Amino acid sequence: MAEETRPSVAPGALRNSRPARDSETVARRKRMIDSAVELAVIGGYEAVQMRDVAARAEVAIGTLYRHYPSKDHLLLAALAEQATALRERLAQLPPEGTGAAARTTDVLRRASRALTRRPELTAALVTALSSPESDTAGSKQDVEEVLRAIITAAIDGAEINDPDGVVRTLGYVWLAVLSAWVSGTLDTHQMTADLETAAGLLLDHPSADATS
Amino acid sequence: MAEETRPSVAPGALRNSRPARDSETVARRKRMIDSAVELAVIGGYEAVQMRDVAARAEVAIGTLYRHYPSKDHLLLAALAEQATALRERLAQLPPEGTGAAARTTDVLRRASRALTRRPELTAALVTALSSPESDTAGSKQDVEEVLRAIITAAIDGAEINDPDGVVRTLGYVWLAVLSAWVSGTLDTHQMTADLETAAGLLLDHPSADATS
DNA sequence: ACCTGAGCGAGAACGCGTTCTACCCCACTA
DNA sequence: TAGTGGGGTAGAACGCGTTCTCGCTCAGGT
Repeated sequence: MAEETRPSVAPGALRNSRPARDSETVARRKRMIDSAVELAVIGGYEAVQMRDVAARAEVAIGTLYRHYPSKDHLLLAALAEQATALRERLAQLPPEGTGAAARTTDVLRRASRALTRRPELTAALVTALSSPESDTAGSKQDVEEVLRAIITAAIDGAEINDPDGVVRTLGYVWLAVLSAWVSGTLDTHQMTADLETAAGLLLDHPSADATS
Repeated sequence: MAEETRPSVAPGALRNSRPARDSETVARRKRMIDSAVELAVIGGYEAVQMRDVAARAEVAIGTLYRHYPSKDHLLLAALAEQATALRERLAQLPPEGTGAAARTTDVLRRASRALTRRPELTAALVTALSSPESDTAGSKQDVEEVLRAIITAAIDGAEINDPDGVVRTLGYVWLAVLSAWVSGTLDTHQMTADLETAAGLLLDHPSADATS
């Protein structure tokens, strides 16, 4: 009876069964993230509207919410993806420079350049990161860990006291500076300058004064 | 302060008007801020609903928006008030401790205690602080300056290179740590611990290694 | 005395995140 | 074979920040 009126959807591919179903979901999730990113690249956080994401990903809005229970979860998932990609990209090129401070500064500079290359996207993702919903705490920690991993990789090998404290502190500064940049209190140059100041203060001391 | 006591609207126009009009607006603004704070103390950011604030302050919602063009502006105004009060309160008691690191740690500890005493309120205000609307940049910088002033007062007199960089960096860490606390990634103890770690790293180095 | 316009009150309207309703499809199982 | 349940779709509905409409009241300029 209700058999009629199903003109579109699933035409040829008579793929049978489970794997088809599964890979279909995987593809759907990818489409949702990709759609969110595409919208964010253009218009930032506010341009990522859940109805639009759903439409662009060709899913129902209920489906979108089934996979990502809020806009922030969705963007945080996108952010995790981007952050991981960034880390891998940075790990590609050599750390460039001798000494923990120099290497860290270099890495942070490269990272900042990458982030500011698509300002609206970064703004959207950082906005999601600073949203206060406590049920996103896990995703946030994941992202923070990636940032710390990036810093750790730069520092690695240097001999300093409490490297963990330094990394954690730099991670905080990075986050704060990013969010200040997003909210317009800092411009790109100030952002990297403050970040490098912090890196210098935290990494230059142990040996001697760097009077340059 | 000021002889208010004008609970109803006083339609008789007994008052010779101009100052009455002015002090009436001042009182109204105070009521709006106070109402926002009262609601925030109980239920945090989401309990501060603009309709409720307006009702509690006994103003129309249009009036509320005339004075504070968004919820975040309103809460930022409240935050500026609270932060200033906190700074004055801290300035009251002596810095307590010898050495920049010790004094700073002490001040930050006291500040954190004050902030965590009314967790919902602080969470609401910090949430407003991390909201990304660029037209609140000014208010945010004001607040950040107060935080830096608190740190500066603690450090003051110590002999370190680039005290401004240290203060700025510590300010960033403070913000990041607060916002992590609000979002539930850090508990109160971790928050103060990380803050003190940063203070130690930034202030203990120049003389010697502090192996305790 | 008459405009005028800023400030306010009351409340409807709008936009977008989120939730809910109703129904369908398909792989699996008793 | 009939039933069951998880995952989908389409779209209405709800909540709250924000904006808009409309009418009122005064203080100040003419």
